[in-house]
Amino acid sequence: MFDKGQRPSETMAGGGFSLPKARPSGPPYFSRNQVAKALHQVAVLLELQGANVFRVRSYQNASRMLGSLTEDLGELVATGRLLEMKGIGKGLGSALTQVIAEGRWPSDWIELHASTPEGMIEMLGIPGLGPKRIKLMNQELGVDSVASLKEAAEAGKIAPMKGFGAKSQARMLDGIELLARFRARRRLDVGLMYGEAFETRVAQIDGVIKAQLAGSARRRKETIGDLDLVVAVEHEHHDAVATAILSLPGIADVKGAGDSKISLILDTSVFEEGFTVGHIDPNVLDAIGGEDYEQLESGGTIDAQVRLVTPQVFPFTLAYFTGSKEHNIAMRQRAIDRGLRLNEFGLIPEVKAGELKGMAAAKFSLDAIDEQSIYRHLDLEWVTPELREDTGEIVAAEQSALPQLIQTSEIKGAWHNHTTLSDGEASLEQMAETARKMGWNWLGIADHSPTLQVANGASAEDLLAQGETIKQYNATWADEGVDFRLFHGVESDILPGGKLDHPDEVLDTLDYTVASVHAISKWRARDEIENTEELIRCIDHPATTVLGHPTGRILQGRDGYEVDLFAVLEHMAEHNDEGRLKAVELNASPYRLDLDWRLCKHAKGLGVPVIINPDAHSLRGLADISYGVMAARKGWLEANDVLNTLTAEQLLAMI
DNA sequence: GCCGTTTTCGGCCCGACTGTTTTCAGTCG
Repeated sequence: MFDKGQRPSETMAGGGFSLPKARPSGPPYFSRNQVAKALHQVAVLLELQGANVFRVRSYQNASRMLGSLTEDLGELVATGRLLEMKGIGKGLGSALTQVIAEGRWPSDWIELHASTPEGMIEMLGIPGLGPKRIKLMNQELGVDSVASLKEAAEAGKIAPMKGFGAKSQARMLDGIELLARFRARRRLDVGLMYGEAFETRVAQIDGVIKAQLAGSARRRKETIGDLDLVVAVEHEHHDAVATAILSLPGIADVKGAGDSKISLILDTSVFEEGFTVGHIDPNVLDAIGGEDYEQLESGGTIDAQVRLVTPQVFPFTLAYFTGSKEHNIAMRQRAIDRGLRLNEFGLIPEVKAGELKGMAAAKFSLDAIDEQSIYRHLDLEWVTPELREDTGEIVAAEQSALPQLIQTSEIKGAWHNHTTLSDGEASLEQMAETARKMGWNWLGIADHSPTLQVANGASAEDLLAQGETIKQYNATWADEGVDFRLFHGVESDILPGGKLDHPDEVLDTLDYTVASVHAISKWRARDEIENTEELIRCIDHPATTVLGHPTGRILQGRDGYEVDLFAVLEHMAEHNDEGRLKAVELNASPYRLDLDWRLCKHAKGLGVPVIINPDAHSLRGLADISYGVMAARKGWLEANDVLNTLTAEQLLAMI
């Protein structure tokens, strides 16, 4: 359900577990990104040191708060407003002031980093293993990495330890295997495929009133730890339904089955129609394990928890197991403020519940026929699951100020797509036809530029010829009164100095240019400052219209390069203010989902338009737009914030 | 480490499951 073991590198751009160097330019000495990441790292390290859990939470809260902040850090410190913020007290206040205004990390943070082996952080990703036992094994056995844990477990050294046993030892080896294969998490597209297949099978069981996917899949997180399925069933059918679930196809193993919860491992036989991963862009495939990936995936598994509850309790259980943890904490606090107790069984007046716990107390619960009723009881509008991350949605729900999130049906087209001219599988004509069938009114073609030889980057001549073809189609459609047009662009590599990969006179013939980083290893070898400056130089190029997949991350594959996207977006905002269109891409490929949803809200706040692009390399790839819409919704984006909702005429007027 | 109209200490969201115990700690969600 919630998100355990997620390394900071998966949520933020940039690599290792270390404290970055201060910018030489003066305060603020670190970007918001860097400070938020450092706070998160300190929280993880404190956990491994066995620190008070509430102290750990303070750091985590501060990290999350700063990470979702839109104000300038330097100003926040200079005006003293940092110290007024909820969650920033004396300790963190002075530490952060020193960091931001003086460019010095607190010595205890440095010490924490120095004294904790990186392998111990990696070990947190092993399911069933937490900070306490990692610390203990480190002290008793000197285990300081996943590799040395594996060695110790295989040698049978874990089981004899106090509090451990043969089962723990075996589970650790299983966990290491899982971590090695999928870094213990699965991409959203894979998770949803499993989740929806399983949900369908469970819903068909006699006696099941309703079965609904909860957890991070329902919240549309970019990666999913495990699946949560909440099932409504009358009490008298409980046992029969539980038995029927356990005999469904697709269950590789049963990890546990209590009264209210069944823990399962699903494999690909849950899919009635079999399982394929479909087309994968070669450079993406390279990052996620190359040719072995498909085989790995077809032999893959995913953990699932099933909760069986009565229909009266169902909305509470659904809400509870949808999370996020942070959203639930805030909701519970809100309940407490109203003399209520909120849990997975109900919303219970404290005076009636008294000493009673769990289901015994739940019989006094306020009624809720659905999630909407629960939120209403707490004087809130219903919050759509994507927004439940405690990044301001509760305040917005209280003030009836929740965004009208963009929907897939509002999408009229997308700009970044490939054809056989570079490394696409489909022709221009096929792509256009499929886009029309999807109900789109326009489609942009942006094939690769010459420098990207592995993607068969097209020469200037070929690109210009493609432009002529596109003009002819547009003229024909206009004559025939067809409400569809093609836009002609290019996906240009960003070359050293922020230069683009075609001469200006070629770029001038195009409707737009998507500028993207592809020489990823070079960019990852540089630091945040250099990369940020390079991107800003590229954005200043008059031809650059869209910044493509801004961090270059491949989910479950590789981290992006380090970059201060806040600064980049702020720079883009200045251009837009002066009437030059500079849009940021939300790459909709489920392997990327880059721009990260956490930054969408920031782009929106700055007035930088977002364009959701499937980066389609095949006809099927166009459908990836739906994952982009999920991420956009998670990032608070409305139709107005996204270029895809414009008509072709409106878009033409902007470029 | 944060917070406060029960305030400067003693709380901090809370229940279930697992594996290890013989009353509970760790982990998860």
